[in-house]
Amino acid sequence: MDEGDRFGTARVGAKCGRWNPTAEQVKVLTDLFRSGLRTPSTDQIQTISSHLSSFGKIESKNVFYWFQNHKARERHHKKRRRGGPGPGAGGGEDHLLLLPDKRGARTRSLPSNDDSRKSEQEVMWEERQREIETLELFPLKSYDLAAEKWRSMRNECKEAGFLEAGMDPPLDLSLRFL
Amino acid sequence: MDEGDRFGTARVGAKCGRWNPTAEQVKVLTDLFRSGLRTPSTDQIQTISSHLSSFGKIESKNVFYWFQNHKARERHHKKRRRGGPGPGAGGGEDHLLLLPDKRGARTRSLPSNDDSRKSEQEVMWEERQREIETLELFPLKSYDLAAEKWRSMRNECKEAGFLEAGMDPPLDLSLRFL
DNA sequence: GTGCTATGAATGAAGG
DNA sequence: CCTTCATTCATAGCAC
Repeated sequence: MDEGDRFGTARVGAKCGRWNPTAEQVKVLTDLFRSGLRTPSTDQIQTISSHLSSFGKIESKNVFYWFQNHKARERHHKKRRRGGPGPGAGGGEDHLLLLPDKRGARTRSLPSNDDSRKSEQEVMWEERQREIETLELFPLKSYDLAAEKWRSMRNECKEAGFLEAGMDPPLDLSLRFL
Repeated sequence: MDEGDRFGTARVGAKCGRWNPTAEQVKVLTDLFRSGLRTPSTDQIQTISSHLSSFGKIESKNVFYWFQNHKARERHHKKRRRGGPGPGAGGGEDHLLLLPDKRGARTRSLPSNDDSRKSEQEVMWEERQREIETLELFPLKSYDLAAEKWRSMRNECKEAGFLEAGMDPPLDLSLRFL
């Protein structure tokens, strides 16, 4: 049951426990990211996950984490544009900037990666992509009352010094058991 | 090689700035959560925080955020579970995480379970934990008050449908102080 | 075998 | 409450 060899992506060590995205999955995700999609909503995550499942095992949370991480690292790397890790001395080999598929590039040469023609799923996906990109996000989050109630509670915490204060004034009540 | 974070209470990594709950703290909080506590009141937070301070450094806001995050994530995990239809790759076992504490019980797969980070202090806590768990979580003076509040709180939870049957194991800490 | 890098996963903290 | 950011842990993969 080699479910992962269909793409030559090598889910070599993808035993269980950690999602190992295939090259196709990474490509699509990266493409979406470059298209401007940074924080997909739950609905979008579902759609993306469903489509990517055609390329291999994947869960919604994987998509969620991928975007979270990618966005965070991208920003972090941009901020790190100077200084660097230091060991760059000698080798002119610097890491990557922007958002090249780090994983794909690192995966050797990908012997079978050179699909001149995209898979059917992939083509289908691109179409979907358009829709997703075009899709507008509707907050329509009107918790109204719930928010109000929460506000008051939160306010209590603030007044009590739980938040913002940094340190809670009423430290310990000598209630130590034992 | 910072083997010597002999601070005891906090585990590695918790340099500063961010609260790093100990295994015992997480245990208590998790138990409280499982017992039905969802959104503790201000005084509840204070009490819990005070008691948990015996295990290490902690602030009220930490407790506050912990419950908020835990609840939200619990919900999201359930929501996100519909990612992959389950390729049933060989075993077809889904790694559902629900509430996997990363701190103590993190040793899920750990081939060698090589817990070099486990200090002697931690072992001591585990023993203490027993006693503490047996004790009630609230001060004796608050018997009636805490009980009343908790009861009403639990009732709200039930109405909200959070105490869904089959979801939370039968654990009732409220009986500890009743 | 050891070390580093990239990255998936988790969670504390905060904003709205 | 819901969403998002920031920091950290743990692991896969490759280089030395």
